[in-house]
Amino acid sequence: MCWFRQDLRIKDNIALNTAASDSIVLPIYILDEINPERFKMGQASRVWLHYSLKQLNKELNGKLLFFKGNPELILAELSEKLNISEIYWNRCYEPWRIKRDSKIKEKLSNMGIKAHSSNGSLLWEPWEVAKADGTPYRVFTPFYRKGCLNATLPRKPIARPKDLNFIPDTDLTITNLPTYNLDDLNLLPEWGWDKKIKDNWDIGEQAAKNRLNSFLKEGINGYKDGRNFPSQAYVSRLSAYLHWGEISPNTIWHAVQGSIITNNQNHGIQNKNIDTFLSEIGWREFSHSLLYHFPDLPTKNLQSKFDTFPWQENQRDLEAWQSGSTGYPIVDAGMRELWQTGYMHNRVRMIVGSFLVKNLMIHWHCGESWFWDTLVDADLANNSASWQWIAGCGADAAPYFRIFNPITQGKRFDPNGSYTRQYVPELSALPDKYLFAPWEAPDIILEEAGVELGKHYPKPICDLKLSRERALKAFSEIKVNP
DNA sequence: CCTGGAGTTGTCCTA
DNA sequence: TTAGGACAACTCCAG
Repeated sequence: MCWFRQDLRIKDNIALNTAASDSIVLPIYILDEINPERFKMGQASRVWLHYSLKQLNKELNGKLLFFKGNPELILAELSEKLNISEIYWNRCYEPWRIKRDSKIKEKLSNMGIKAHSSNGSLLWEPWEVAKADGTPYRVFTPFYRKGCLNATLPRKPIARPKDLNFIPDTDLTITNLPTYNLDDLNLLPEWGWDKKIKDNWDIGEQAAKNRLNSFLKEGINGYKDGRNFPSQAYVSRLSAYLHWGEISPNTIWHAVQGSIITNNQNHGIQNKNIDTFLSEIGWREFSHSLLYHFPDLPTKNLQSKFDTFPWQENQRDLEAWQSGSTGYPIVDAGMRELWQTGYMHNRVRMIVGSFLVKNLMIHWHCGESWFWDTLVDADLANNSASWQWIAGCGADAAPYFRIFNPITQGKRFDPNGSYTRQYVPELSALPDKYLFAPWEAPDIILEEAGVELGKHYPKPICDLKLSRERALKAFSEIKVNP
């Protein structure tokens, strides 16, 4: 039996490969809505998962079996009734899954069934990367350079199984388990808002491969600088595929390494692009390592002095942020991109994150849970580590005095305003000069652009200078009184 | 064991 | 107009 989880692919899938080389395979997926507790899948994730499973099932000739419930019971029942002696899966690293899976392993072992788990989603196992004294790294650069790059090279991807033969005609009626088809899992929402996500993304293993190929052709050449400009296509957009395991980090790593140029006059620049991109994959590893070693990362400040930080509870401000109506165009553009596509460009994630946590002084938990629900790449490790980073309470975090100015950031990183105008079309006729601070535009300019502030587009929700000073003051106080 | 430099992503003020 | 320094505190690590 091969239990698919967050490895929804055929290629470079260690569990599937080992299972297939040993025997005929029964591929299954279990929707577990019992064990995650506080971190049940978000809505956008469910949509992505639905289509990803659909593609995977196609690749498996429609042989994928779907179940819903507690995996411990389902796996035990299946193995017993179908006479299965070996179960294969690739590891997941969220604390609740580690807990669940080791319990499952123990139970299966008591039943005389062998469970084989492999690493299918990280380049380095979190427990293998440690400082000389055995404790985990808390700073990215030494983690990545010394702990990862200097330790071992990432495993090379393996080909799809040569022979993939399935257990024929599985008769599930001899089990006590209700059977489902994909639609019965009810991953899609009641009304059709998921169409936006479907229209914006090709989902599945082949789509992941295509995305990587076009990134290698177009994005990586110019990644280092281009990655900062949300209107340009330099970022890889591989995050969701990686999260669901439609592509492995090993495949990406070696494909990117393989594109290193040695005999071109631009090779210096190009190799910087490659290093910068690979270090982003390194950040993914760092986040997973942090979550592994600090399982409270999603809920507790890594730096406990932040426990007394005076976060503001303000539902109105939070809703303005969520709905993209803060009155700061670059912030609103980002939040609307997220709502419309299930994705937000990395540069803009930092801007909206800083705005929520520092200008509005709203708890990073609120940002974290909104992203968790709306991002197609929602990932517990990346999401919590990154929110803690922007809030300043995390590992190797942004210094407290680093407060992004949404006007400056807009002008610098969306200089011709095309990103902002795409998602905030009511401001599209406003000249560049005022696009990021429409309230500064003279009345005549606003009128010509057809904008009445407070009617077509909100007035700014807070004062940048005052809110900045308020945040700096709050941060300086927790510094003195830890 | 101690010391000192360096560390993803910024902004603001002053000279 | 622009460059440089200030804005903490702490971890990591080379020497």
